[in-house]
Amino acid sequence: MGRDGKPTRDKIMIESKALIFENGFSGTSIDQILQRTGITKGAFFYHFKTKRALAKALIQESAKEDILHMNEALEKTKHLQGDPLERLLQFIQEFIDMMSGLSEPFNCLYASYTYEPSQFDQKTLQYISESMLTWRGTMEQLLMEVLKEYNAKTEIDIQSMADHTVVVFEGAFVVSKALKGKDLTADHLKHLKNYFQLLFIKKT
Amino acid sequence: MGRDGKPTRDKIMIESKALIFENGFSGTSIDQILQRTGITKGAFFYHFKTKRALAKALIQESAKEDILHMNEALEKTKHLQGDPLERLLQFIQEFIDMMSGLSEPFNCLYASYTYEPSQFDQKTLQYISESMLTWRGTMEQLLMEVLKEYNAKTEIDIQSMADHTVVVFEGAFVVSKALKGKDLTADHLKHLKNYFQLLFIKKT
DNA sequence: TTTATTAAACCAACTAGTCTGTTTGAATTA
DNA sequence: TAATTCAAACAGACTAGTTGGTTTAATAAA
Repeated sequence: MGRDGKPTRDKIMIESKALIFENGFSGTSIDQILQRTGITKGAFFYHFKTKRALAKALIQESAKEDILHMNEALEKTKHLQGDPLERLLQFIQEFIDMMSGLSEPFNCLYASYTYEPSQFDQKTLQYISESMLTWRGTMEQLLMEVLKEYNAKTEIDIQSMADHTVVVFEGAFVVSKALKGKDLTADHLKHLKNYFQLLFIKKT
Repeated sequence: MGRDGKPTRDKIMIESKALIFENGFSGTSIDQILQRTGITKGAFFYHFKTKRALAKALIQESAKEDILHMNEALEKTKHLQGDPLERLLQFIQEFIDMMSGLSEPFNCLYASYTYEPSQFDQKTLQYISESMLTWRGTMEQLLMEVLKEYNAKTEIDIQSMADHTVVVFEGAFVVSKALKGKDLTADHLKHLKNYFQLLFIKKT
């Protein structure tokens, strides 16, 4: 057995993710990655067959972590199943806690890739849409549970309401980055939570 | 009077905007623009000194139109000043009407540029942040008027609530594009409108 | 006759990716 | 224990093509 390549591979992924956040994927050259990591071209192409393969590995990892976080929050709120609205609100609260206090805008590759789609394989882009659809499914379920015991004060479309969570996440990422301040995601998730809180009223 | 260059310049701007939406800015080459417009390199560099100058012109135009639309909606709802909440809701409704029925995702350059910031001059990026801050200012004013006659059911931060509108816009653009369906912005603006509607209650 | 446009050659810097070889270190053998 | 083996991990020069941008001279419209 030769030496351990994992630290190198990890370094490539961490630094290239940061570079993509600054320059976009097309705007990030392999030479830049080499400079930032201090490794050589041989090492890079040993770990990733092509630049696109790196892109795929990065988004795969991101999506995996994203859904993992989602499921963790889902698990953490399982004890609140008795009151489905309380559970929904606490589910959002988990992410408010997670995102609050971030000094820098959250590095979201979803939006980054989405705005230069031709640079990636279809499968790479699918990780993004699948991830969003998983969020949609989870939120739909949580909302359906709520609607068993609560009425909505306004007529709502469940799917669009489910998607609204991802919309708030992604929008907050974009605005945080554009304004170059700290991450605002927690603040905007609070508005989403408020919305849910105000919208539903217990059935009599 | 020499010959009129406006049609050429317009064609460059229209086609390059479409290309940036597909490939990102870095991913869009000048040769691609030439191919798509059918003009030559000489003509391109006659109108734009550099590729970055094109980027600047594009975002300048987008921002100008954006703020113009905002002010038009503001003007259209002036007759509702008597009831500031009614006005705020109608202000949002104007954009719901504007965005509903779009078959393709709305081509928003703000997010596109934001995710490869190193490719642009600071002034170019400033058009984006200034535009967002103009939105913030307008929304803050509308909300302040509302708070004179209404109480908020939940304690809210006006600035973050003002920003929330831009967040919903940008988030809806990202999700629409990522899911490759039709534009979902109108749907999500409806949620924003619902939120405002539910949040405020007339002072006694 | 000023302004806009074509056409094509040209450049230096940069691009992703390849190639050939060298180093590493745990397991195998002596 | 010390020498040997071997595949995984890495080094770095090299290539073929692309990039944004320039130049120049002829030409087409207002």
